[in-house]
Amino acid sequence: MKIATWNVNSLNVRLPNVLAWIDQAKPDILCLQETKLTDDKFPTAAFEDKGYYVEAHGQKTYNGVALLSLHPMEDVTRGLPGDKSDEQARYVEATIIADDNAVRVASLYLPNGNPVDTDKYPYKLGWMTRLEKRMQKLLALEEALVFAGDYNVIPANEDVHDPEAWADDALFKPETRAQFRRMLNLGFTDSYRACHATPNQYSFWDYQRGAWPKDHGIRIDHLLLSPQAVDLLTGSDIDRDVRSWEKPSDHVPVWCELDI
DNA sequence: ATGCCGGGCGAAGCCCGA
Repeated sequence: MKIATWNVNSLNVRLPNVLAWIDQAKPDILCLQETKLTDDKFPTAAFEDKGYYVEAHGQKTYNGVALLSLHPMEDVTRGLPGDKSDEQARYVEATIIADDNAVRVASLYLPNGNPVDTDKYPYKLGWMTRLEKRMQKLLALEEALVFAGDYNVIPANEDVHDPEAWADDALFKPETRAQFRRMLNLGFTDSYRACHATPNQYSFWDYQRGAWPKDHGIRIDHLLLSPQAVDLLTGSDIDRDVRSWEKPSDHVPVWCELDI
């Protein structure tokens, strides 16, 4: 079972690329972020035509996440639990039923948090604390779990082309990385790092300043696996070539393969 | 190291992302 995550930066604009990538990569499950669409505008039929079930959780203009799955989905949770006043559409979670196996998958779009001297940064840290609580709660079920998405977290120096330039950024500040490590320390594994020790492998390149041709990127899109999911992990990779396509997103798909 | 890009909204120029 191939599970992928991709921040598409507007599904309206990116739909042709997403459909082309699906044809090529054939993911069983695709977690999308930054769809920027309300659920009534979601291009459900385009994915159903390819055999996917769709669970979207969107809003107008900003954010928006979705789960596409070739297998049926159950028990859908929309919105990250823990703050009923939070109206930002950044989280959707469902159980995917594949034959005799089940895996619970979340598609998440963690807040950026910049500028750090505004309320955006405490919102990010608060959101991370809520995510950690959610992970802890699901971990107790001892099931295969995959939390996939745009974490807006650079885990380590080897995941950014110029660590010093990013030192005070919300994506790389020590507090941000410490909070990310707390999630890993619950018992979760970064699928890409479990499969590759190679430094300087990125999932995002800014549209500006020639970041892509210079390979000035950051690795911020991750799949975090519970121990039961890691036991099934057979591979993980970043489809970096997609960044060179016509009208690309600034993020590329990241995926892992589970022996299910 | 920000807003040089790219997208949304809406029909110009501002807001936002990372």
